[in-house]
Amino acid sequence: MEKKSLVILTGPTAVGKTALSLALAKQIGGEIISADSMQIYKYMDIGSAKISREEMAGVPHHLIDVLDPREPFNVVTFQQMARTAMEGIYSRSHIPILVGGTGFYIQAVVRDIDFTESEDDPAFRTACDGLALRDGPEALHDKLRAVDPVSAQAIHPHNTKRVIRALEYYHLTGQPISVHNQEQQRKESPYAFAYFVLNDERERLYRQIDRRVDSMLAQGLLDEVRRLAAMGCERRLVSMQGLGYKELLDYLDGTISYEEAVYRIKRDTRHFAKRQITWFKREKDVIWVDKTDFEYDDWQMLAFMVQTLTERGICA
RNA sequence: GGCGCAGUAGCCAAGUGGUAAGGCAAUGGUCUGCAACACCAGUAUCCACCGGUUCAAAUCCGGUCUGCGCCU
Repeated sequence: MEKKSLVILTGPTAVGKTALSLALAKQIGGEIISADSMQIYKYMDIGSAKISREEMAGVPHHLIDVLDPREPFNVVTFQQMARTAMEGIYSRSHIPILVGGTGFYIQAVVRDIDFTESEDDPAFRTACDGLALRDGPEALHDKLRAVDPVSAQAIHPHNTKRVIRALEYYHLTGQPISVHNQEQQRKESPYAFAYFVLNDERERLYRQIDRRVDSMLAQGLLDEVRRLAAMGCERRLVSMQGLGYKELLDYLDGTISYEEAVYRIKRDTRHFAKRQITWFKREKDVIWVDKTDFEYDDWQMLAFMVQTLTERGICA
């Protein structure tokens, strides 16, 4: 069976993905699937830099504004929702364009990673957490070493979150997660894809981030957070771990000053952008689209992308 | 002009004779069910400058420059 087409447009936060994705979608008859862990949530518009209905300009968008902020969200649900959306798009003979900055989510669909064993066990996790708290993260790591030395080797003892997942996987399946991961790594992508990573000069990107945070604040991000808090959104929620939300929640709690909150949002967003770039550097088969190489002209970038897609037979 | 205090990495900062703590930033990296999460690794042959004392000085002495405060 012939591989289905898939276009990916990603890059660090604030680099300008949204604008370019619209032009690309119009050009190739595509529909956009958001690969963004925050834009999936309703009522989180300003802080997630969500595209508005008007801005969509008739281009179909999926996985935006579909969950309540109090609902959990993770790669697995993202993957399922993305698959469903893609089926619909293919049935309309359109091309899906994955747009967003969450590299892990993109990887999950491009490489079609199998997450199965979906029954999670909250009690087990709580027990692990308790152990880490009481006896230290090393103690938990020791438990992992006993059942899955390969994973123990790969995961730093302090990274309790990952240690717990590895432990949980073993607890649920009786198999080390390292074995499962290795199997997944061997898999070939079921798609004929083009993975574009939009990037810019570091300094320029950072300046853009600072500017965008200021503009979010000016647009009323604080009120948005107040409304969410009034709805009962607490820090522990996945949604409230988003940049801009957690800091402002701390400010509203009186934990930190407004000035400090703003400083942290900017700083942590820059850190985030850096991590995103590190992630994409590691991904295979990535096509870098450096804004400096295209004189910051969206049309030139667009032309380059369309040409690449036709060369690869991904679009006509 | 006089007196006093200060001058350590991009920033904050410890060290007051024995061969440069720490934090932040910057940089690089990890990531296969919370990923805008969680986590890791480096980063001053040198302590404003010049000279002196000493086996040994960022640390003591003298001078110069700069900043701050007080006095005239």
